[in-house]
Amino acid sequence: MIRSDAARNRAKVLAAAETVLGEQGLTARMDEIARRAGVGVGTVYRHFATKEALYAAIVSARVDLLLDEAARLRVAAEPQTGFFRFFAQVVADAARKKTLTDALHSAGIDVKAEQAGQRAQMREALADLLRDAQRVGAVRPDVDLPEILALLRGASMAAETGDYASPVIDRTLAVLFDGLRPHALHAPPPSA
Amino acid sequence: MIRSDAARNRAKVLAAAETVLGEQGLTARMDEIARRAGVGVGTVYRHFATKEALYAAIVSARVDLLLDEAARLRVAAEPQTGFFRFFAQVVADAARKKTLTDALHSAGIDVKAEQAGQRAQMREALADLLRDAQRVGAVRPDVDLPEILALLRGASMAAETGDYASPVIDRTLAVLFDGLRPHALHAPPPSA
Amino acid sequence: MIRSDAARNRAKVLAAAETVLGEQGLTARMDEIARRAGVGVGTVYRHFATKEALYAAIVSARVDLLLDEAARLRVAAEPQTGFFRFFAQVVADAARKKTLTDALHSAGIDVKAEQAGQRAQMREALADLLRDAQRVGAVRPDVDLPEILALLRGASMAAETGDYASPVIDRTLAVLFDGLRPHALHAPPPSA
Amino acid sequence: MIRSDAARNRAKVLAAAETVLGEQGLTARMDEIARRAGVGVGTVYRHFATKEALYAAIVSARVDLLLDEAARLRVAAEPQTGFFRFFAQVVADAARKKTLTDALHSAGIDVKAEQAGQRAQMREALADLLRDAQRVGAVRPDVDLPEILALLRGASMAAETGDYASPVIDRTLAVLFDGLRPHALHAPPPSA
DNA sequence: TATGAATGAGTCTTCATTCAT
DNA sequence: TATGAATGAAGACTCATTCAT
Repeated sequence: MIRSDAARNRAKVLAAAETVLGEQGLTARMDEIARRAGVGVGTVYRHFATKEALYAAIVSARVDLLLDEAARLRVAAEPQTGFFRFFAQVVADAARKKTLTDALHSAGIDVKAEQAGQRAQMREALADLLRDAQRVGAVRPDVDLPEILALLRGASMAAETGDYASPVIDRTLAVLFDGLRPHALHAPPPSA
Repeated sequence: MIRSDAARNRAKVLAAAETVLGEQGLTARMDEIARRAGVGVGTVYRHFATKEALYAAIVSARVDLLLDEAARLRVAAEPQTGFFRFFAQVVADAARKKTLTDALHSAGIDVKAEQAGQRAQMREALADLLRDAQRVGAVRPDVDLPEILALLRGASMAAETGDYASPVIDRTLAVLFDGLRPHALHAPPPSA
Repeated sequence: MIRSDAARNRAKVLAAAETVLGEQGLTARMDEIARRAGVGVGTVYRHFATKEALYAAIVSARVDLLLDEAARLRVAAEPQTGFFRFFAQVVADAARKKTLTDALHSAGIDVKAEQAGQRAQMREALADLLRDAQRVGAVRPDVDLPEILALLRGASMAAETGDYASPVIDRTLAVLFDGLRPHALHAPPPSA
Repeated sequence: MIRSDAARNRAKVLAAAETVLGEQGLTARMDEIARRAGVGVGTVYRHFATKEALYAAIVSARVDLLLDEAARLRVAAEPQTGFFRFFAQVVADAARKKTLTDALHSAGIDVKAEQAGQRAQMREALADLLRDAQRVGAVRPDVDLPEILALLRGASMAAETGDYASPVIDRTLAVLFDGLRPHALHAPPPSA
């Protein structure tokens, strides 16, 4: 077996792991992942030194995809919509993949160097899209990155762990986005 | 400490479990919980037949507290504020206790009868507060319970698993609440 | 509570233990025995220092009863029938009580002093009955105590652990007893 | 020792378990069995999912051997002796292996499908040998399978749990066999 | 390089026994 | 003296990881 076979195996394992983790959560066994990938456990370990590394790789791959998407949107989309489309994208991805992004965190798995880098990149990408949107008045000027991150994490986690129908997610995001838009009167409701 | 202190022991175990689970997540060991409670493992098992049952009891107790709070607010608070105050309360509780409410779900722990009942009660309490708030125009009329639940879950999970400073949580909720309030310029404006 | 109450409790525990052991075997729990006796575990331990001691007491009581019966038969019954009636009695008792006499042995429970004494008494009683029967020609003269003990143990254990209908036990004993009776031709069967 | 030696490991475990169970009874620990087999506990569990399954496998293997022997005797031995030789064989095996056949039963371990099948085969094999022996007049015609089974079980259990010298077992079986042979003076003589 | 059998530390859970009330 | 809550050692079983083939 030559290099390309090895790469193919790596991909199979990654895909199987993503599926199995989505189904069974963090407790999924390495044997099961190997079985689904159609390889032996040994092969899983050849590509990912530990279970934790396998998880990290999955998350990392996903984040890379999202970062690409963010870069693409910044160029291709209007500043008014880029931010919102990216936000929705992340949530949709969470709902689809159910990769337990934060379960990793809650399970006490340490964020390693690479992840820290990605985390920073993600913040930056989001900050860029947010700044663009605020510049053109699509997002109220008084919100800052921390709130955005909290909202994005919350929405993603809910989508990931819940079992919401697509329209519910849409309506939920609609509310969220409305909260982010600028309008005349905030704190005190109209008729109060 | 015997006989009449059995109840005290149960409480000690419950408290220790809440703490330990908050710190170490679902993987916390029963021995550790026992040690922190200052009792033997056997005592933990005398009160909670199973690790799962212990988790369930923690969640159950917390939900009961929240349900009480909901009932109290419905009577004591203005319809304009009751809903929002309850929402904030739940999130604050999640941030403080970190009891992994949803981690239970993601770990595949089945929701038992009692929990199903509580779940229904929680929906009802929230529906009541929401209806009150919508009646007096404090919440836009076009949002429904499913979205509310999704937003509440998302916000709670973020607060639970994240490490946000109090002001960040406040600002995040402010955005969320703004999204829930009625104002002139919503996606499809009323008169359009 | 005065002495007689204590005695009553001891009897209740003994009876309950006999029942529970018959139903659940050696693995029966002390709590269950206490529950059936209508007392607390502590009371069981007041009368029997260990689980083993409780077992020993049950066996001991039974053996005492059998020894009484042996003595009675030696006086009241004909020498021809005394031995056989006693043998049948022991087996019937085993079938009825299912007290796991030998399971104790197989579980590695040591035979203590008292038991050793009873064992000796049982051997002696059986030897007496056997001698009487052999003297009057009811039992073939070439069998000795060891074989008798082996046969008795085997028959008792089968009765104890099996689920034989009464007629099966009768027919089984009939065969056994025929083997013990003297007749003209032994080893080589008639038509051989 | 891998891959092709997996079968060898299974055999080692089986052998060790037979020994250890013979020595320590049902309470023997899985760790001890593993240690004696020279493998890790995990290996024991790889081959036998459960302690119970391990017991079942031991018993099953032994019964298979006995069934082979029964088949062999039916062909190779005279009808007069086949039945008796098989009976003696079973008892000797019990005395040698001390595998606690019936202790399993008394421990409340359920007889599974496979075992039920073997049980039926054993009955059949015994019935065949008995019928042969009765046809040629080597066994009295008025005994039936249930009695035979009870006698065989009793003798095996006594041999298994007791500590009888070989001559005692021989003399015990001699008595038993005499009881099974036809002779003039049985309880109700034919012509009475 | 791939395989999967082997390993054994780690964990939940049970239950005989103790002891404060 | 009776009670039953508390104890914690013991044991069955799991599963991430290793390594001989």
